[in-house]
Amino acid sequence: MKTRFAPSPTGFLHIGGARTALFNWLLARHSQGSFALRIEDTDLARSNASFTEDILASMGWLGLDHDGDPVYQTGRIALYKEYRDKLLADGHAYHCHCGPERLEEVRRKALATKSKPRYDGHCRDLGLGPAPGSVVRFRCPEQGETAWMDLIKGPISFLNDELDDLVLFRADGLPTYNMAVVADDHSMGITHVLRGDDHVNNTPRQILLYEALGAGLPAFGHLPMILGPDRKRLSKRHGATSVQAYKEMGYLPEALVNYLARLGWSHGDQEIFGLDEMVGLFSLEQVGRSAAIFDMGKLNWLNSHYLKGLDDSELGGKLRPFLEEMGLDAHDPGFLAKAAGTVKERGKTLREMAEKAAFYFKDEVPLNPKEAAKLLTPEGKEGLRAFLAALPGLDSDEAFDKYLEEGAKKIGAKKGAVAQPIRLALTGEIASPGLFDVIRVLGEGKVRARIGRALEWKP
RNA sequence: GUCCCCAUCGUCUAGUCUGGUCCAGGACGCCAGCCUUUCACGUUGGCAACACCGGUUCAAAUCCGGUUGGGGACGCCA
Repeated sequence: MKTRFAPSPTGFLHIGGARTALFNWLLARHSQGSFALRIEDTDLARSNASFTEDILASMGWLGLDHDGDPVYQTGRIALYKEYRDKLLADGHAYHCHCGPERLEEVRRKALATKSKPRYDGHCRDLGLGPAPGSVVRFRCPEQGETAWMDLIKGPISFLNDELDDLVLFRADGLPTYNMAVVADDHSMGITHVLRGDDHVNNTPRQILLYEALGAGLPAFGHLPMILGPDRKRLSKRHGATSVQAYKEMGYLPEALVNYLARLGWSHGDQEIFGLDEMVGLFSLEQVGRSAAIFDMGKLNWLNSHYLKGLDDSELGGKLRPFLEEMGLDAHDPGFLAKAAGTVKERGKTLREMAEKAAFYFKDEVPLNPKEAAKLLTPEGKEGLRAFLAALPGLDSDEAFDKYLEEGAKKIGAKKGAVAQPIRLALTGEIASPGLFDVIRVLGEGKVRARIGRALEWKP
């Protein structure tokens, strides 16, 4: 079994493309076959090498390795010409001299009569030769139907007269999508073509091309689309869609891959899958047929699940770039790990955790003025001084809790009344990781310094 | 408009092929309780779906037909 992922470098690798890549990869790895990467860069105007780099980097980040070097279509033009010439020689293709104006005219007329716009076959039997500005078209059968057993949707069929004489080679001498795909999939020995739903109506055209070429057919499967919350095809206006954007927001590749796999594929009630486990379990039979809406909430849940599985130093290392991006000094791995441990269960993404851990790394934490006004009253400051005095004895969670309890009893209030001024002084806010953890991570020196600054605070 | 595809809780889905074990299961989210020094985590419980109409059958979420709804494609883009 040989599969491939064939993105065009006209944009970043997006969520939909990543899922197509994942399923192709899974199918190949499950069957111990191979998985090829092909860059479809025949659209010279829109293709860009930086997008190719993004695609490669994103695939690597997700852990989807391909076999062999990536194949670039622009390096295979001679091959496509061979296929074209064979089609021409066998009478399955012809030269067409129709210009854009005439084509536009034909399209307008079709729309006017409420039928499907398609080429009218004007040059089909004119026996024209190549000429500047001319294209090569496929001679599509006018009768019969083209059908296949779709790997995921079951039987699909099209009447041939719905299809028109598609352009195989453009006026610029480069192949169009369908020509290049067929030539590549055939010459590369691809056995299973898994692609997005949006390609279903290319499939009958490609099958007809294979047949005209006298070539054997690969199996075709079409994955349902991924939609935005408005049920429209996922796009930029739904927010982040590129894989890199998710990386930058602080998602773990294992979370994204797990989420993408569950979007359309299932294995009973199981929700958590590692890449290796998926390889063993993957089956096209369990791939759904209907479109799915991308749900950030569930991705968040999976991300925090994987985040919780990281040990402190691992998490610290992943947090570091996010902290540094905020201009903080996070070079000390030991401190980083301790700080990371306290925010592990307090964020859905690395970015969110870094924000919650930022106070550890600041030389001076800005005190939330509104809360300071409420908490750093004369009584509050008295509590801080008492805390400072008791600090040397607070060497365990139990001791600290006992301190809070007794302090609360003394002033006839709840433990929070004692804890919150301390929290504000140490973290700048009234929500933070566990207070004793904060004290432990910060160490006595920093604790004293921060309490000292809070004591100097004035409204 | 034409063609193609799809249809189970708000969302992802199990169950559909091989009708009965499903007055439909799990997960996310949501709501309530518990835990608690804050925020979270955790935990317990709860709300919530077979699009509609007809047919086949002793029996239909499961099979068939239609309707409605949704998506996709109609490029010398891929």
